[in-house]
Amino acid sequence: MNIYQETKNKILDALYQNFKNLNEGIENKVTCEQPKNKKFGDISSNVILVVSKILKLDKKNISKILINTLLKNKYFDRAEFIEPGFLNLYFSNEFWLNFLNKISLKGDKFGFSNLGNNRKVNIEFVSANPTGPLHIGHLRGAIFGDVLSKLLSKTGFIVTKEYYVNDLGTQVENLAITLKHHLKNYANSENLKMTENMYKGEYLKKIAEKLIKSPSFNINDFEKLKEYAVKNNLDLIKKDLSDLGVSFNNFISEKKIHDNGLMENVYKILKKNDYIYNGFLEKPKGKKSEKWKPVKQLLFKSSLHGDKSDRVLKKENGDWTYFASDVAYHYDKAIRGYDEIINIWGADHAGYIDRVRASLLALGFKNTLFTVKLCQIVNLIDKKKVIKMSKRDGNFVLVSDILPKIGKDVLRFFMLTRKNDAHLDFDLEKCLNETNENPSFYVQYAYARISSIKRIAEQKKQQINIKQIKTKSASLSIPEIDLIKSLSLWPKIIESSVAYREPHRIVYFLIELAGNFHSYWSLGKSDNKYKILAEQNSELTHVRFLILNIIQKVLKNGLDLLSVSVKDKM
RNA sequence: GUCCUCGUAGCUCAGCUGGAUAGAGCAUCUGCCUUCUAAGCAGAGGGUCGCAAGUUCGAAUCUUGCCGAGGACGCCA
Repeated sequence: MNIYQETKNKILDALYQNFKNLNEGIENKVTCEQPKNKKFGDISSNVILVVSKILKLDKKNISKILINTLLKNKYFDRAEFIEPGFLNLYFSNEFWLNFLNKISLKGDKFGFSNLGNNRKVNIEFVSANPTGPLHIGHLRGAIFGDVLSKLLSKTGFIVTKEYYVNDLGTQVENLAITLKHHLKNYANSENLKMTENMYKGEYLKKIAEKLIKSPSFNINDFEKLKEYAVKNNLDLIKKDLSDLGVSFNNFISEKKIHDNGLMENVYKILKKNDYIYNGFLEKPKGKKSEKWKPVKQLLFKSSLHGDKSDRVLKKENGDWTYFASDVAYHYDKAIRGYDEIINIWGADHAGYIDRVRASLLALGFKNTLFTVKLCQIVNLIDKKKVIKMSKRDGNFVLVSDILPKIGKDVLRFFMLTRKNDAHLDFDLEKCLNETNENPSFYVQYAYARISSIKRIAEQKKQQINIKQIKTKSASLSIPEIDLIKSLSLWPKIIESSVAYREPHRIVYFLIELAGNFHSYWSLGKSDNKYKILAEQNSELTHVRFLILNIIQKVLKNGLDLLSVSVKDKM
């Protein structure tokens, strides 16, 4: 269905028919694109430039031979050679009508091909610490990961969505300490002050309140308190996720990974593969590190696989480091047999990529693709000022604060209007007050307008025949061809979104497609010739409905990928 | 100090991994609702793509060096 790829294949065929000694790399060098400027045809290729360079032949000769072969295909109306070596191709109306029939037959599958070939992908995202509800710092990764997962699973990948729960270590200790503090206050009707290491935030008071009512509760069972705190915070997070429309297949517990002895397994393998030694690290640069003193410690040779330095596996007190834990977790993922492991991290974890990749290589998973997508920070802007969030004061804007005000659709759409690794300014005012500025409405409006014209046609009892059309008799004018051309990009957009793991491309395409439709719609306002319901000409109406129907489907399928709803009336 | 990301219109950002005259929204200005939804459309102005070299038929895109913004460089998670 990708006419750009198909045309490229035709060009390559024509080359192989006519020329010899073309080297292997040619398939990667020849491009086939829809040119920005219409005067360069429907499809433009750099083929002549590429071939003339390889064969050292005259460009005009090559183009003559090539054009001669290509024009034997009835779908090409004409082909032109233009300096410095482009081949511009023009399709016939018959081609476009035929293409229209084909994509119409594809229905909802149009654009979605089996790119993944059943490759198994594990995609881990959010993984916010279970110390409180989600705040807007988690928002972007959550939505990005969810949409990327959906995109991959719709294109032939077998996707597992995973959340890693850090339910081990000092933060969980502190969580339980905080809980105990609240419990004591309740029991003694006191109001003791919190200490520095405790978690601020009212939600922990509520959790304590709930716990005190439960019959089996024992304030001195610290392990139980930890468990209880983690579980309840995780419930808060799960509620936020479900309100956002984000779901997971697995919640993997760090504690369980340790309890199951995976850490020891990993240690043995690394030791056996000679990646472990006791040694000293250099003093870290840049930061004030007065506390630093050289200590002999258990190190992993991550520098053998591209990391800048070796990394510590065990703390001075004998506990495994967070990194060691992560190695075990990635080992756990890898032995589950994924072809690819995707992690979605905040940009502040960029320095982490090399060491985790190194650990997978050291553990022997050379064929497991390891991909990290970084999400840059979201700046929350209110009244033209960036709102600073501070962990110490427990001063966070929560997902549950803004979601009811803005709505899931607008929020999800907006979070994907930026490339994942670019900063994103999230302006509350704009999302709240000037909702019509929001592009999600623009796309939904296009959908609603098409629904509207369908309703009217029904009322008028005009046949909305969206079946096949005869390619010989039907006519097309330029605005209609332009719409079909827009649609022809859809498979390409999905392919590149998948290839680069960049769902924002879908969003930009939808906005563009909606825009092209809106233009077309408005054409009929000023010129009766372009009224969609052409009363005198049922065949023309037929073609138009065929096009609009596909546009509507693509808009719906695109918004579906984002889990944004469509409306028949707005 | 080292490393990573970014720098495109007044503002917020795309730019199909090297293609032809660099695009969109917002803001400013001008038109368009007795006619299929004006949450819309058409048009105007607005640019040394941070700066400078290099690579080549061709650079916003690749390389190097500066300048500027953010982040990372712990036995924290």
